[in-house]
Amino acid sequence: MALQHDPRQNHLLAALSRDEYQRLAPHLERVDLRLGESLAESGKVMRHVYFPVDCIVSLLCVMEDGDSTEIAVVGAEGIVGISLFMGGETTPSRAVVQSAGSAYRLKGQLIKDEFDRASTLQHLLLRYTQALITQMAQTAVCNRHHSLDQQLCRWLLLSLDRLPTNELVMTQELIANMLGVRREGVTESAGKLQRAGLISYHRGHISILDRTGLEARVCECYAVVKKEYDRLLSYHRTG
Amino acid sequence: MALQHDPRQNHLLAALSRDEYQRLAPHLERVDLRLGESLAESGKVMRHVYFPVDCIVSLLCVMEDGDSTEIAVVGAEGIVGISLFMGGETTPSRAVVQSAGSAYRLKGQLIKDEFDRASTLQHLLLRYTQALITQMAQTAVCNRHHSLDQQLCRWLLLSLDRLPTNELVMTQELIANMLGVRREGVTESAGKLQRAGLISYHRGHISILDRTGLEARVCECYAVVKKEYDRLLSYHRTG
DNA sequence: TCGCTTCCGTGCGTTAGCGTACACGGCATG
DNA sequence: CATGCCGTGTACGCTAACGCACGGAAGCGA
Repeated sequence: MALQHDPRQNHLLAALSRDEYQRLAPHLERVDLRLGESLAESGKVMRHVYFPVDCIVSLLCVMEDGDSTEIAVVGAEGIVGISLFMGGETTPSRAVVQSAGSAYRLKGQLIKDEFDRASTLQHLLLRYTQALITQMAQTAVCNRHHSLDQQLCRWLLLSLDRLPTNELVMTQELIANMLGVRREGVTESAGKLQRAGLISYHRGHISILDRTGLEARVCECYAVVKKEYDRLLSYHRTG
Repeated sequence: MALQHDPRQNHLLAALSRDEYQRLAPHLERVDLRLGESLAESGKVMRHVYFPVDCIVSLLCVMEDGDSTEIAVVGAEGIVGISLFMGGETTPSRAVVQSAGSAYRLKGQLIKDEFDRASTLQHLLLRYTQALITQMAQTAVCNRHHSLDQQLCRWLLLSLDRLPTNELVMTQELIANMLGVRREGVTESAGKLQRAGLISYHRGHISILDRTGLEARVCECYAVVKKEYDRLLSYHRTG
């Protein structure tokens, strides 16, 4: 059905008024994003912003030695490329597709123009950016204070919230890159979760069996972020 | 001399056009901020934004158990209270004075009004916010990957950049709270720096003796943040 | 001068996570 | 069917940082 390819599956686009949406709609270009694809490189000017509909994009900080850490994750609730409307044009971080799917993209100049009209979109984007800031801040805290077990639960839940299914295609190696830890560490923590019956996985496919169980093990960071997202992004579809 | 109390010691205010500055100037209220004073509490609506001139403000994430971690630091280059113009009104983090001094504050409604005029100030604030985001992201990475020794160097250098002198009034206990580590850990790391002749300290007073030496020991995170601040905030005084 | 608090030093056992190495089984590819 | 790679399991020593405990010394107030 047609709705499968509706840009308004993205929550930001869905919250626009009819007029504003109509202005943008002709310029929205659907793109299929493959796992591992890069949407933004450190220091490079992005040509588009991306509105995910059913994919997940990780924002990663990469260090000189190649090690990386995920600082935030973006799904249908958000947008990739905030530096375009924030005015900096580039960021020092990368944006990598963590879960394949599709998104709609818009040329950089168009989002800037719309943003500068001080439209509803501007307010939406700013509130979204503030939510993103909260996610980054909480990630910093979590990295400092919480165990790998807890961080894995947080990561699984954040991913799950942005996914239509209970299954994610993701090797332990990749999760380790996201969390900035060893692959073996993920194996151990994931093993605990599997033995506890909360998840099951096999060669790059993880199924969440007991979401409530994960929520019982996760640190407070997950709830803080979720609450703030709900608070800042609980707008109603207006158009 | 009068300049000592010039709001335009704050870089954001300094970058405004004459007109814009004149609009705000009558409403700028000078406040002296004491060490440890709180400018923002988690979840509470701020009544003012603050433009520091010679003080330093830490943005802290506080957890349920009371442990905290600094996620960013703000000096004369910035502003405290971005949630007011970003639209969220509140944040889950605290803002605490880390180094006493003065700031100018502006009622929340006034900054919102000026922001919504799509003025120069809007662009400045957005670029500043992006710089702040970079600092938070890099803090997350640093928490994950770098040693306490390196993080202490980073913290000292970030503070030093926002201070007129080479001396900071700060106990090791407080630094530990900022970094989210044990006090004893700070004692050890600071001891190394002192034995190496880079700093000297005594009962809550730290003097930086060899800034270059600190820069040689710090991790890349410091440079990444500094470079991004320079890039995003290198505007010229226009009015 | 006494006494108290604050700040810093140090030592010790514990632990989470690291680096490394290796083994095993699926799955794909030839 | 053989080969090879990829994803996962496991083990072992190592280190940074932790929690805790205590001691000393500097400063402050009475």
